[in-house]
Amino acid sequence: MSDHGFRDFYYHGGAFNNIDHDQQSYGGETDHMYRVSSSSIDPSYMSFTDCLHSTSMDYGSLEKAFGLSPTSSEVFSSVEGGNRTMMKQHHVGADELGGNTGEVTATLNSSVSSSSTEAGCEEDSDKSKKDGQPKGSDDGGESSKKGNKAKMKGEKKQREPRFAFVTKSEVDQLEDGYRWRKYGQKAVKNSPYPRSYYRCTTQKCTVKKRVERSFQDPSTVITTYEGQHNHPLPTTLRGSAAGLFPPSMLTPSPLGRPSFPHELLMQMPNYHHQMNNQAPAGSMFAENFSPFHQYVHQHQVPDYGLLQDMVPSTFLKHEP
DNA sequence: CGCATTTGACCAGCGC
DNA sequence: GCGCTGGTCAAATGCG
Repeated sequence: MSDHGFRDFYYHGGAFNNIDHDQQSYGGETDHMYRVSSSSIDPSYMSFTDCLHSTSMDYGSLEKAFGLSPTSSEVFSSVEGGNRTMMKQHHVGADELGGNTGEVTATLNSSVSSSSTEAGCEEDSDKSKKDGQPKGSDDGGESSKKGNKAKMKGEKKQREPRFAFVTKSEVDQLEDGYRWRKYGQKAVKNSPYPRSYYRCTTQKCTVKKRVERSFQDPSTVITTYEGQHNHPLPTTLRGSAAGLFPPSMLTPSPLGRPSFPHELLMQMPNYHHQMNNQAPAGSMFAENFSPFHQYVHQHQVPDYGLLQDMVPSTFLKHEP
């Protein structure tokens, strides 16, 4: 949807022929949207980290790093680091999808301020508190059930950075190795498909994700992650990655370099920096999905939930 | 029985 | 101020 001010750039065979990027500001935030059209991509051409180092922000590298094959799957991704740009990015993703088979599009929305991203990283001041504290605990008097939300009033609402992926998938629930519990579902305006809300089931982990199907392209699923996992991937994945990935796939990258977001993350200076004061980065993605791209190719149902962990800080683009 | 999902209600923020 | 909408809660229900 060009009316968002986004343009396209094309990427062929490992070289960017044309990169176009535009941005918009939404209440202090700036959204970035990158679109990549590719006909042939060599996943081994460049690592994700390489891309990060070589360019300010190349989402095309995402696809490369992840080994995405535009011919087998389409992935749109977007990041946001502030407060409420999600809906827009959803629109972008959905719009961009229209008839673009064989393309890999990435959308990036980021906050103009990295500090906001990092600061807001772990604690979702608005919701995690709500979530973290047992609603009933403050018991309150009257509406002890739902009235406690109001108590967070005075505080400045600050959302955690979000990272959204738009994927071609038949299933709504994409597997990313973590366990999620659905805690809500809402009808999406202008869309016959509902949006589902999930929360990481790991205690103290405030990561949430939203999953909705694109109205314009029902075969497209938009997954938005919010927050950072402060724990390693569950070792016992029930009906999750463990069940979907052959044992051979759950092994360290044979190439010694990242081919999956988790690994990529570990090589990102910014990511390490960000993780330093919150979770053991080294263990965060200990469970390897390095051959993840294979899975992507085979199942066309990639879920890069963990990307949200790195992109917000790593891909942040600071406005001039 | 424990955990996950469903679903209606509630709340906050925003636009008019 | 009011209505709309997104997001969340939590009781009820389902499932293994």
